[in-house]
Amino acid sequence: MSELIARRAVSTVQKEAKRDAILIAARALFVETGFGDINIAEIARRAGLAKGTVYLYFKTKEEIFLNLASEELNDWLDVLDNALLSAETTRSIPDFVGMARHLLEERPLLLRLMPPLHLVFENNISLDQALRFKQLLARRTQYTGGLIEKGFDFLEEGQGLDVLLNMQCLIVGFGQMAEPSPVLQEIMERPEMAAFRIDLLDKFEHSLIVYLTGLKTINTPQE
Amino acid sequence: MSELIARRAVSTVQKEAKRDAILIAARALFVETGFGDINIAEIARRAGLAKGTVYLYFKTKEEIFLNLASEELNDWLDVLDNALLSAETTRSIPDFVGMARHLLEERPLLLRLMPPLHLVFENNISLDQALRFKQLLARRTQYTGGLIEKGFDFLEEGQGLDVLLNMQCLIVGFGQMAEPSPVLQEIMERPEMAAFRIDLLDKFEHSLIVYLTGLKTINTPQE
Amino acid sequence: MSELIARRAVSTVQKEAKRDAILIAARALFVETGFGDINIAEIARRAGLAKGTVYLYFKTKEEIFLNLASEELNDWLDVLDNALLSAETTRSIPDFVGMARHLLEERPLLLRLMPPLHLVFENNISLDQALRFKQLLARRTQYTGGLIEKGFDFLEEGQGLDVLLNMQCLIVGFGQMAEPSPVLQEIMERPEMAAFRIDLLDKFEHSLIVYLTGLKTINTPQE
Amino acid sequence: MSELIARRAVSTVQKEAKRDAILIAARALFVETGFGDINIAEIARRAGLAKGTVYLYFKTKEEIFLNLASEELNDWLDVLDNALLSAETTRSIPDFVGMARHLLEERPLLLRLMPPLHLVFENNISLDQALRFKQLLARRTQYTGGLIEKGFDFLEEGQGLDVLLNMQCLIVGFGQMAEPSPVLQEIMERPEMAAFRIDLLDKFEHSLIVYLTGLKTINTPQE
DNA sequence: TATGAATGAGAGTTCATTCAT
DNA sequence: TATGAATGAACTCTCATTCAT
Repeated sequence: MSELIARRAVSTVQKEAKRDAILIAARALFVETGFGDINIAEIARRAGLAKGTVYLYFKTKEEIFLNLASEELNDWLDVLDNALLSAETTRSIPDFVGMARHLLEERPLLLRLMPPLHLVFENNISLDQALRFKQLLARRTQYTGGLIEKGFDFLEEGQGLDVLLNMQCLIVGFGQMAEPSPVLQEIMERPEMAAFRIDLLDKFEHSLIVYLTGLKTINTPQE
Repeated sequence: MSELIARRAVSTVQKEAKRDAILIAARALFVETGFGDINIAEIARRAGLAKGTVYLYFKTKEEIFLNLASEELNDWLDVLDNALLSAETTRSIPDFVGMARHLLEERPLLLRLMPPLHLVFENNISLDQALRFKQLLARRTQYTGGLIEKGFDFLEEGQGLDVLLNMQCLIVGFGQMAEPSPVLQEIMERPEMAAFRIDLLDKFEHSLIVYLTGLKTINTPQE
Repeated sequence: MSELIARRAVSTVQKEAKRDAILIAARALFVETGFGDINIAEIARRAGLAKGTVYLYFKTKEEIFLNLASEELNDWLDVLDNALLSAETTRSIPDFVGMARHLLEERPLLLRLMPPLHLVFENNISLDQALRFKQLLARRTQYTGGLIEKGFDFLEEGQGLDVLLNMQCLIVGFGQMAEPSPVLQEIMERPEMAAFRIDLLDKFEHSLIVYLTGLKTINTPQE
Repeated sequence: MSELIARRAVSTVQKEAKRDAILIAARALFVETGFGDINIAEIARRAGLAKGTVYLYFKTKEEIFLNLASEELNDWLDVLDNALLSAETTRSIPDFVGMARHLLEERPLLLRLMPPLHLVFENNISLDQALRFKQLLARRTQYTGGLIEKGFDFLEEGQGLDVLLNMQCLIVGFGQMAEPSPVLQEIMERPEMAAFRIDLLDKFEHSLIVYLTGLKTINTPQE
């Protein structure tokens, strides 16, 4: 009989199951609180494993969240690629941005995992994991950047990638401002802070439209 | 005449001097390593003080670095304001961006303190400190945003602030990508990663030009 | 114009006033909480003095409370002496014990200061203070013991002092059991603990009667 | 055969052994110095463990010593119970007191642990530990009190427990007077202090005899 | 593989006491 | 004398990580 999670993961399938259980537990905890408030013991408990077992699958706490972020990023790039591929003709800027916004809107976890990605998760990980993550991401980013480039006739060589990196920058940069720490939360409620209360998706949408419009203007020769 | 740091800081001036001594020690350590590798005991040793003394001036490690970042930010806004005020006429986009780039170029510490500012330093600080920091920053940002707005005739109401926030977003977002962790450093040296080696200032300059150009295009009615 | 407490205590009178202010502050705080929860800064604040000033009058925190206990003890011995002296004839055991109980009942602070006296306050004090305290107490105890001895015709040489020491033992021993720590307080409320809820004064009264009766029995020859 | 303490205490037995190792270390240190001079780091070092490991077994320093005192108390009550049970007939007061004295004489540590028990050890412990300790002690005290009651025909209902509590009071009360702090030690050597040099066991024995004699007298109706 | 006991570093904190002013 | 800044030694507590079993 197949059981949900085997006590000893002999086969690759069983190993994957445990690995997933850890990621699922970490994800659930991250949704509830944040990286800093999560400890490995809790992840292990949630995953139905011992603390030490977690370390058989992930070398550090950061690696767990790097993988989580990686999953989310890949998933996002998947749907982004599909959307870009399915569009037969050249897109309009608002269409593209609206689509990108929509895909992010559906992935609140990605939005929360991106800001700490470089600053926190990419510290304290093994070379192995770092390499795997970075190379995969590089390949995908390059590919998706290419698709974006094809989607807009005003984009020049390499600018598709620029656009994608800019999108990441917006998510990371405005994401941090949009999610204040507990102490700041109440400060941000004050009326004088109204102008600094940032809605990440609005900012993302607006800034991306402006950025793409700027690129179009610069690249389009005026006679 | 300035005097050496008093053994006992009795006057307000002397207390400020001691406070500064702590910040200077923290700054020096931050230049050498990074936030994560620094502990309060080490800062105290550097500043020639006991750990408990540091605690009289700052409640947490984060508060120290928040104040450091605040100093750098204020200093940057100072020179930015001056530059904006001294320009008699409307600026060109490249002039403004070049100036902004130059002012950042002179402040490498600011560039390293900005990315962790919201994510790290703003956690674990007292409400008091958070309030002081945020309110000052809000006021200054609003003011500087106003100056930017006046500098460009194509900017509409409130867009000066948008520009400034966008600048911050670029510093934070690209700053994180530009400064890889030790493990990633060698990975980023590989040839296949060339496209992802980010020079913060180049990115900042280019993106800001594009963004401002976009704003100008959008705001300028075509007859 | 005479002021309440002079800023600089030049005369002996002024010094005494400051000393008293410290003791009064310590007493008030002790009534509210307990030795462990009191810190010198708080005593100083209450007394309207700086922390360092407190140390001009008392070498350690324990010395303050030793003096407080000493005051209370001396006061108690004063009234005890008076009561013993005013009784013209030999007392009955219940009369004496009732009187002693009554005098304690009026001095709740003494009852709370006695248990920690030897264990806590007599540590960490200067030889000077220790000597002064012990010698005074020895003299007084010897004297009061003598008065007790005269009050009961069945007491033999030296047994008046024994009785007095026994009274102290009862206050200290049962006093500790009668005043449980915060954690224990709720435990002691449980029904199964009823037999162990100690009323110090009842215990004192009963045990002292039994003890004196025992002495009388032993000392009285049966023909 | 008994085995050495395991590097890793996996079984319950091994855990008990490690727990004991900590208590043994604490006991040794207590014999050498006193509660105040002992810190958890030192106990850990003595037990050959890391500080954190001690923390796995005991939450606070007070808990360690509460358990030490509990062990000693239980051990004493064990032998007391046995002695009371083995006596076929009603005891004489001097026999009982002599026996009790003897059992205390063999337990110098108990005599030193009792005075700070309520005042010091019962602070800063978890509710859990407090409950366990108090309930066990209550049960045992009630039981031993009952045995004492049966041992003397003159004791009335509930007075066995009174006797036992009185014994504890004597140990605590005179114990504190018998063990002066270092500063007081030399003071107590002075000739004028001779009358106040207390030998705990002598005091215990004498007072207990007097107390029991008193109870007997009071309870025995004179025709 | 899996476990969870053990580690150990360090953060935060408190506070009695000292001492420069 | 009076002040309160500075000290520095603890202590509690947490937790990622290691490693014996």
